[in-house]
Amino acid sequence: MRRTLTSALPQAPVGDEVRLQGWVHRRRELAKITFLVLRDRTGLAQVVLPAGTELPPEETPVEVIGTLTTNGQAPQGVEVVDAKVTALSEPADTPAVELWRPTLDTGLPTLLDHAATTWRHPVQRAKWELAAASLRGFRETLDAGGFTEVHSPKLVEQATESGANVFEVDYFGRPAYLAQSPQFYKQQLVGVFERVYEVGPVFRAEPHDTVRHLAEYVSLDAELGFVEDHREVMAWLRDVVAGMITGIRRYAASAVERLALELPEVPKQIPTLHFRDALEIVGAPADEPDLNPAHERALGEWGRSEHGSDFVLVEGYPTAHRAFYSHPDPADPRWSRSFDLIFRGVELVSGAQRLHRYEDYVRALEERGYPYAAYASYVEAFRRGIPPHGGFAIGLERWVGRLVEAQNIREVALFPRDLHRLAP
RNA sequence: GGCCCCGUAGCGCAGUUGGUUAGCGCGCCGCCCUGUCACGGCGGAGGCCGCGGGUUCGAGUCCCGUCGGGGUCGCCA
Repeated sequence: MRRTLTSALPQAPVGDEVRLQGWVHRRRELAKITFLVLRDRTGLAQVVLPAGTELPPEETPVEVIGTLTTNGQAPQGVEVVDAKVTALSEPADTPAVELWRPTLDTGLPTLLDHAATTWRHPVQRAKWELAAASLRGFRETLDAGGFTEVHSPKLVEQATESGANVFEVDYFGRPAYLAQSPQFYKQQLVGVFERVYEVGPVFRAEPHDTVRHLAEYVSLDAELGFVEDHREVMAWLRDVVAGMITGIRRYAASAVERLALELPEVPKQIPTLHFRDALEIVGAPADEPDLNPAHERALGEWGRSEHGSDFVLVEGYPTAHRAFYSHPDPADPRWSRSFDLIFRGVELVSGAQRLHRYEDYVRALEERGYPYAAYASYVEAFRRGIPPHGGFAIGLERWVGRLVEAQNIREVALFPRDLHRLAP
């Protein structure tokens, strides 16, 4: 007999026998009647049983076979009666938190310590459903744009940008590092596929104990060749973010509803500021090398109030303070053809047009005092014909974190890794 | 890592200027309750007050140290 999902019950033929599978969400035992609320991946269903029916405890996986009926007193108008409940595992231990409550009133440490259970809460689970739907939207947008999905190594010989913030591992007796970015590989693969993207973990050993940093997070990377300038990359970024929202609307409508979310609109043209003007707007000194979190929050408010946008693009960061592969502005090389996307006051994306000429790389490494030998295999790829190109990287957990306006990024990471947490 | 705040039952919290048997709500267990839907009622179990030291006749409360957690700043996605 075929399984029926709880979400399909209201449309199923009344009077038919149905077979449900899920978890015991809640038991309610009254004098003359017992209710079982069953939870599966799509929702909840009410099962009606005679008083005194022994039911396994909450969170035990069960199978229910019974008859579908309509009843005005049932939560969705339908319920399952004359039911037989079979436990599919041994009785579950009492969870640390009360999962059947409409909202989970639990501190972050408890939430994280019991992640495998707390994610079962429908509202909690909705957050990752947003992430999954965003990933589909990301992939669909880039697939339609002729991009090829790639996967680059996570065990690497050389740290990408600097040696300080990488995790060192033992690689058959010699030192290796966990990749902090697929940057070098996606650029080299532009030479193969023209347009590539990657979804994968990146690792940062920086001791950044903040609400928006993780030691491991999911990076959504894209890189494309034959671009005129960084503006062309920014246009792609705009479409990708819009595609992620579309993905959420299309594939996670129920999660949006459970979270009572207001999804942001992505303007056709995201408000864009040059770095110099951004400094002026936030009242920072003109020689400030970068935007700090308070500046980003201020720019977020500026976007909202001046343009009604949750998104603000800042371009033209000082070349000296961006990664060495960033392309300088040919008109004034003090500024770079780089950009950040600020979403609701937090930096969500970094991107740029990259250098693509071998000689430019040699000079950039020299200027910064980086040893050529350490970057040789990457830099020499540029002697074999890499077109003008650029790309960007989106932090998945930051994206979801701002979407649901989480206080702490750890609330939206399935099993967050930070300075202190390596388990669960 | 610097600075600020917090560690009391499974979860969320209260605990007065230090005062003797450490409370509340929910959960859990038992009994009861004619359809619940965050069901309701009665009863019960459950705490070395994070850990170590100190001050004191007396410490959950004050002091020092330590471990854990939260926030913030630097930096990043």
